[in-house]
Amino acid sequence: MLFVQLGHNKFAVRQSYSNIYFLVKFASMNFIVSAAVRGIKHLYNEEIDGSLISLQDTRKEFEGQVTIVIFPIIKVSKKSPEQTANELGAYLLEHVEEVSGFNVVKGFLNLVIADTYWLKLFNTQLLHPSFGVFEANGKKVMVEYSSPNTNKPLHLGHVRNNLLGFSVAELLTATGHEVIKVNLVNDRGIHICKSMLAWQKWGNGETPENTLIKGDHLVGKYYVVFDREYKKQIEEMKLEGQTEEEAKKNAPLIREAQEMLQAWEAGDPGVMNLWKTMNGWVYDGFAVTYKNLGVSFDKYYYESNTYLLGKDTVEEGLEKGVFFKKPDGSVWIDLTSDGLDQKLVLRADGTSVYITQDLGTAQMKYDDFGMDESIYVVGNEQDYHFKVLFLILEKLGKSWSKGLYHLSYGMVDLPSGKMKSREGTVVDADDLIAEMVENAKQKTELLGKTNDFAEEDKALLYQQIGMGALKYFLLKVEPKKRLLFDPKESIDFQGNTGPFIQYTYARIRSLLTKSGFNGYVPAEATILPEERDMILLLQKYPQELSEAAQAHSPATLANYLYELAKLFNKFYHEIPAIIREEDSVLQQHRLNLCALTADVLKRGMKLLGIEVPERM
RNA sequence: GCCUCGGUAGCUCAGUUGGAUAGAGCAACGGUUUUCUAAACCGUGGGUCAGGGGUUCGAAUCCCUUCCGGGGUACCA
Repeated sequence: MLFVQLGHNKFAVRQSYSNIYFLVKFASMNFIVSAAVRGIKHLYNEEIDGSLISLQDTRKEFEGQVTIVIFPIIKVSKKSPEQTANELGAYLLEHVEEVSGFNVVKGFLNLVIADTYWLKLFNTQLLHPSFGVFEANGKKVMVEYSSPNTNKPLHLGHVRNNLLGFSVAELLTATGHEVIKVNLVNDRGIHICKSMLAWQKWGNGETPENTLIKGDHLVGKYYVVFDREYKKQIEEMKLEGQTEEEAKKNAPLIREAQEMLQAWEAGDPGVMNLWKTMNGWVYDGFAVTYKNLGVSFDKYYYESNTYLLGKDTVEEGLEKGVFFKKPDGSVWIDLTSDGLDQKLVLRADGTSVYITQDLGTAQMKYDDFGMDESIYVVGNEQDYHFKVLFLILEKLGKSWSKGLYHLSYGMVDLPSGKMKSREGTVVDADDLIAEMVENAKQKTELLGKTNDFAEEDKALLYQQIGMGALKYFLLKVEPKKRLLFDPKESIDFQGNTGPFIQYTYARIRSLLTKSGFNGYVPAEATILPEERDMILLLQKYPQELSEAAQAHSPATLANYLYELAKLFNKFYHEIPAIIREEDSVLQQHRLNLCALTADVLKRGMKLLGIEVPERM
């Protein structure tokens, strides 16, 4: 091949996790920065730092691809922005081979980079197998997500959690981290006992087998039964003259549930058996939902094994003087100097509270894996809890505490407000999945896209499209924002959606097949502006990936993929039919471009947990 | 009360390490198919970036303040 590796624009992204933003963002434009620095030296006899050269994409209404913002430089040039821009532009045009023109708009120097540069970049770097592939960076990261309670089925809020956690894990893996996905199952406690007790009393021996009800839903049904019967008792007791508070505390049902919890803690064989049986039903149910969601875990922790942890940590804290004991024997930490409150870490009777367990569990997880970073994917209602947890671990002198991160995400709300299990205003995960797949089916059949598909291929396609729509819908929104879901309006399949990107991919695959594309072969063609725009956007993939991973934000990547698909569709529409192209070099080049777009879309969507179909 | 996160077009959202005239999709209206998949493409209309003040050459972006909304401030998890 004729092409020579361009030595000056290796991807900084791949070489290090650089926090020098402009280097990462415009990695292939480093030569412009260094040339500009030389230009300033030549023109104004001043040595400046490269960080003063602020690059951005040229706005599409102007000619050029890269823009230097001149304002920061005028302090050095001591001339007007326009004059400085013109002088620097002239210098770059003369001294930098790739710069083929420039124009100045106010304080902005727009540089036209020669098409030959973009083509070389495309042929040598973007088509290279290492494009967008990060080398292992030796960092180990744990991502804890999902963490369900075993007393009811998953709802839409859990779906957001699962998709977020899985995607963040994928992003980190793709950017060179070793990732451990962990599910900490909340499998014990009073809420589980409520379901167990209700089933014992009113279950009539119902099982998933004899009712054909999915296990988690069956257990959830008895959780609701408990609540209903409990409320009845409260009402009766209030009629007998007790206050609401007294009734809630004294109702026979809640007492029984508490006794059952004590029996569980004492290891009562009957209770343990029931617990194991019903949890088993729930796990079978969850397995189905997880499979549909496409999420997986490397390690499960069970709270039934970890709920007693943390007492050692409390002892350690007392010895170190980080905690203190009140006269009643309860143990506290005073965080008022950090702007927080006093926080209880151990009850007077020596039993644990939530944070006690979490202290112990954090230590255990670190002892097990020795990870550099540990991400907790948990809703934003626990922001305060994690702030306190991390601060305590820091005060205890845990070296690993600085690697702890709470990936906080907003609730999924309905138009009517918050989802509430007890009021039946939850969007059930399994129902929603089924509905999405059904919608995909109807939409696809309406368009007549699958008339010649085999039955099993149809089912797979509807699953891919339905889940693609759902996953993209949830992941395209910045995690920390709360998200509105209106059950009356079905999730779209057009515009900024998963199916739009899937469609774009399938369309490219069809084109490649029909035109007999046989793999990347660098081709030296003359490129059109539409193609240059595509190269410009494709080139950003590694940096987008890196940013999304660092920000723990699949939304960043989702929006990039949408932009790419949109630009491709425009390109596809405007360019003459590639199949009929008679110039074989040009055809090869355009097929390269299409194939790389498909490749990036597929790889990117995979990191969102979304599959792309070959046909749709 | 205090802490915290939000507020961008009718709706759902991008854009926030300060850069040019704030962008998409949906919805509305109009157009594009003898050419590689019309789940597409092109166009029209739509904005006090919650309000006010400040910092600066430049603010949706940073600071202060007010308003609105979510969450937290449990010996629940």
